[in-house]
Amino acid sequence: MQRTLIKDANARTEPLDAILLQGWVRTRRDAKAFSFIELNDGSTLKGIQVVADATLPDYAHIQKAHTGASIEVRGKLVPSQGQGQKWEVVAASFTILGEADATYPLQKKGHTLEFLREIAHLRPRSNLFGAVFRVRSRLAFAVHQFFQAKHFCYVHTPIVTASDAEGAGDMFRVTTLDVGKPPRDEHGEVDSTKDFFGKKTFLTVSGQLEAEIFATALSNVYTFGPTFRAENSNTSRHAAEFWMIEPEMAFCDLYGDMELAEEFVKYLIRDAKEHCAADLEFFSKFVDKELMARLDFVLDKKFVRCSYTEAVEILTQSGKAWEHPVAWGSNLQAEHERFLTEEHFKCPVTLYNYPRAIKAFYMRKTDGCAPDRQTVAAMDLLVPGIGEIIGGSQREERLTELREGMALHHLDEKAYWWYLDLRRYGTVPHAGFGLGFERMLMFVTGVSNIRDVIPFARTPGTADF
RNA sequence: UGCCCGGUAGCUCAGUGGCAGAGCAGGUGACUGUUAAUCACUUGGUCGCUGGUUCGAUCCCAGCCCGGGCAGCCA
Repeated sequence: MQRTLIKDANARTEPLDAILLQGWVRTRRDAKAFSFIELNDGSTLKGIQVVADATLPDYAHIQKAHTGASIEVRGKLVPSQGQGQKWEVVAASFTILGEADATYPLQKKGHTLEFLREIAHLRPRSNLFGAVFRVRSRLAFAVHQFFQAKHFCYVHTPIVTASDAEGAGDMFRVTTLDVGKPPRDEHGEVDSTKDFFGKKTFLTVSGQLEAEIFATALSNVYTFGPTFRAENSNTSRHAAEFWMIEPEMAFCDLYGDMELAEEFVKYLIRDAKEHCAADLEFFSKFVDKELMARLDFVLDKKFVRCSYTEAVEILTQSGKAWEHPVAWGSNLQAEHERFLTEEHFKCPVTLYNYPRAIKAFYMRKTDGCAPDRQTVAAMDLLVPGIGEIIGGSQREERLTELREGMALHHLDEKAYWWYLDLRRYGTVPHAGFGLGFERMLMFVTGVSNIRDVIPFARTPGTADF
């Protein structure tokens, strides 16, 4: 007999004389003459109730069907006599496939997220993490749907890279050299020409520069893959390994970039609401009561666009006592961004045109900006509660200005010869952004720690499982 | 990396300078339909580690380890 997923069993409109279910016991409630078993197979949040009568041949074994055990049940799907569920399964036979004794750490009681993090091999069996990872899977699919429908080409950019100054942060070194006894050159320095790739290599911090190569050939492209930052960040919004989505569009300026970013965020929220309704309901009940209101709010509102210079004026005139001073030319701090999105505009905000000196070398110098207030076509999309969820820019497509930017950031042109070639041969205006997939998940689920929306979190000092 | 908070039973937590506590989980029994079932009884401890103060430290002090929050870096 073919197995029925509990998701499908729950959704039936007609009873079934014969059904086979397989899953894990969430809880068992015994009475004198029968037991109730709540069975879950991860296909959906809500489990199914199995009724096991004491007259079953193996009924004595049911005492071993503790929380966590894997079992197989054959029986009938019938309307439930009890409250709280439409269907239940009256068992004709059951088999315990794998027992779980009293040491099984997950209880039917609530656990703290901190405890569950320590048992990352078992936490997907909890309601919360089952829901989180179903939403994660759905949204990953939605990312592809969004771009494929727009005829963007999916590009697999390399994980191992030799450019050591992409400018997005500290990098993890990749080497096969014996770190205890590395080969050394005549100056006593580690000789990287003896390394696997014949040069220093690292894990990627961004696929953007390679995505630009493909955008200047296939027009509209996107990447979606793991990204690594070796920063010693200990916050609820940072991980050393995370997934990022980076679209890159040829013949596109900053405004087209902001347009796409805003549409993309709304699309993902709408998709989760449509396809993960039960899981989102769970989050809004147990994780964040304001969740639904906030998601609807973002869907309904048109995102505010505000230039960096305007933002500085708003912050200066707010009369607030800032912990970090506000001054044109310095970075906006978390408290400033929070004020703008949560208090001043009360709305998602796209900030754009940042001072050139505090942004990356590849961002396009704004036409006609004052010499003492040079800006670049950068943008950050801020949402209430999380802060920055997207960072992007129009890229500098003019060779002279790009070289100027590299000089400003003290970069060696030789290392970027191919990047400069893109400006030498058929250059076009182009733009793109990066969306932190986990940050998007945090926003959609209301889960407030990035470690809880990624299956196995890598953070400073932690790389278990 | 800096500042702040925490570490007591499998889990969530209370507590005290003088024999270590509760709820849940586990075990035993009861219960004719439960929904984190209920009721009774019950097993269970390196009080994070090391050192110091003290007649005596889980408690006070120092260092270390681990976890969390906030900030910076960013997505």
